[in-house]
Amino acid sequence: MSRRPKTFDLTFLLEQAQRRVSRNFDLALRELGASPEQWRVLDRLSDEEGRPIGELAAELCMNPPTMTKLIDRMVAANLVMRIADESDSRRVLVFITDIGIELWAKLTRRADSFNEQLAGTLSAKQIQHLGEMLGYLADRPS
Amino acid sequence: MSRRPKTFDLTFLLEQAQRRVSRNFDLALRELGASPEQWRVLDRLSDEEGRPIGELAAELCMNPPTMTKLIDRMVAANLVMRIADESDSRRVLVFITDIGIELWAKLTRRADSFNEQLAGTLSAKQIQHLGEMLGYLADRPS
DNA sequence: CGTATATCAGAAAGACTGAGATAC
DNA sequence: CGTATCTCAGTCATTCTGATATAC
Repeated sequence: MSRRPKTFDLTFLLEQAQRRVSRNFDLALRELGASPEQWRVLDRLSDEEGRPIGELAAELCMNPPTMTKLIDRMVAANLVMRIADESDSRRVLVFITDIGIELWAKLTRRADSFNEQLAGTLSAKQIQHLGEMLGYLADRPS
Repeated sequence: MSRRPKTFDLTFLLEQAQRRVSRNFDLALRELGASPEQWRVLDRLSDEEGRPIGELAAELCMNPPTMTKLIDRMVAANLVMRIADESDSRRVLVFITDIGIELWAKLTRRADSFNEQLAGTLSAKQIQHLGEMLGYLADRPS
């Protein structure tokens, strides 16, 4: 009847919060035609400099093959393009296109307003602490 | 060259923390033969009472068809079983099996130790605040 | 030669939609 | 009849592993 007295289940809280938040975030961005992952990539490329696949993968915590597939779809949608790195031909640099820039601007406005709404009634100090602790969890080697 | 001055990107922090934590959590549980989702289901059924699919789906924030498939695999692995609800034949109650109980016990020990290690050097008060804020974010309607 | 980078091939779990079956 | 519960069918994006091609 009663649940076991359990260790504080931080993993579950994190999963649930992310699941519920991202469900709505997905919807907000999907209306504009992109997934959260695509927006993350566009955001990193928005300074119009090229970046290698591996770097993008590491930043977004994906394996290279996963990033390759994501970039495949974004190339097909004309959001980014691949250009071989002249200084190291093993590398392929990914650049944002004009269409990608346009979409990125729209997505960013939507994402910003989502974040503002999400932070909602949390105080600035709470948000700062939350950010610090999430960053701490993300950086744990474990 | 410089990144845009952006709204505090809580969504991104949440995604990244969850991504990096869950990657390791996956590995920890996968060694024992279950996914995090399977453990969540087993944990909810561990009092050996039956629960309808819809309730499990709502608690874990999944659509019913997704939960049906998850339960399918768990039935195939003899971890749970389906029994029609006598009082409402639309419902199918899911019960944990003896094998499920055994696996749940192992998974729980592993998950608990993972959570303890994850909490790491955070103070009890920090963990409490983190839990409260994550719960708050999860409960936002938005 | 060994390492690094990206891609390919394939398998699996997950997520979503829309439609259907059954029971209230 | 309308609603609720679950399942089915099908599609798609994501993830992982292991192998391959190419370049350093």
